[in-house]
Amino acid sequence: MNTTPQPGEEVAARAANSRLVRDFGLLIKSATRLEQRIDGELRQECGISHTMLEVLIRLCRRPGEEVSQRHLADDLTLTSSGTTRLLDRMEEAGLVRRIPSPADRRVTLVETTPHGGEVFLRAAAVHARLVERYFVAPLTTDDYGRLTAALGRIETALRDDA
Amino acid sequence: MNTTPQPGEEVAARAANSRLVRDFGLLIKSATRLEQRIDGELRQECGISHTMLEVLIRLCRRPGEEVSQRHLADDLTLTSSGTTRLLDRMEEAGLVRRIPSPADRRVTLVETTPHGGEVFLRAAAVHARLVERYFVAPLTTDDYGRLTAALGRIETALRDDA
DNA sequence: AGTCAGTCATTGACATAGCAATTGCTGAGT
DNA sequence: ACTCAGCAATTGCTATGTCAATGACTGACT
Repeated sequence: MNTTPQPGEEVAARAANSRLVRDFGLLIKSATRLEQRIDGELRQECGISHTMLEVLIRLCRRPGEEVSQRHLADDLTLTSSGTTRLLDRMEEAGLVRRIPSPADRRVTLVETTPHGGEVFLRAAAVHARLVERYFVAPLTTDDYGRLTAALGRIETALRDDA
Repeated sequence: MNTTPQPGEEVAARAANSRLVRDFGLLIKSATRLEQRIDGELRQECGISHTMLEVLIRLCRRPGEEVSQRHLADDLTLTSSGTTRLLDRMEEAGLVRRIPSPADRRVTLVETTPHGGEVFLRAAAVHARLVERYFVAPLTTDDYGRLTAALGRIETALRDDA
């Protein structure tokens, strides 16, 4: 309880109150809360995590296309070890299957099981409902377009830099 | 490798290719990547996580104000157990101190140590530089304002509902 | 053909956070 | 004054993901 702040602390207080810092915090927080809400709902109603649904989305997007673990890892922004363990859980739950690639014996391809397909159908419906409710409904069409455009530009800046 | 998709899979493929789903994914992904970039940089240059910086920001925002663990938990969207352990680590690192509240013996107040204050100053500078670079620079002033307005509306929808 | 730098997947050790149960304490209703 | 519903913080157990090291394999360069 320092009732007479030191000089350094005033600088700190200014930085802490900066508009940019709070706006950035809002972005992170909104995304996190949306994520948590959707994850919780999916677990409750469909028994899978949001990450798992993302995997199923990739696998079902273009049926018949080969998808490797590496491909999934890049797409989900996970490390390859994280992907390994995620798929371990999904395989154990009977949602996906691992198939050694015939073309390259290092790579493992992933495909959905029939059960995975069923779960995906239900989960995709739940997901769509939630996205509609918390992501689309609160925004005007204009806001919506500009929001995604702005996010796209942030993504580009990140990618260009790395 | 199913080269002749079943009927259900076509429905799934449509859902997976939905515009909304992908736009939503972009929001989550942008936020996550920004978060990871900032977290990594802070760890490297200042030895603290982004979450820890968020704690320090709360503690330094209005010096002299009492901040309880519960208050921090709500603010950071953490559970109280998560907050306990986060503060364990921060206390061990000498960044903060726990003080039993004189007014209510259930609550524990948290304040920064001098060392915590120093780290905060450096970390806040790094943070500001990164926020500027990846969050502000890629956007026009207009985009920036609309982005935060849109996010605010999403936050409101989430809060009203819960 | 033989080497070897680079890639994919896996594993072990660890970090972070959630949930449920527990303890200590408070304040409101009787 | 007494009880009791409820809150703050902590702890054990679990879930999820990272990093570093490893093994298996590939493809390009001598």
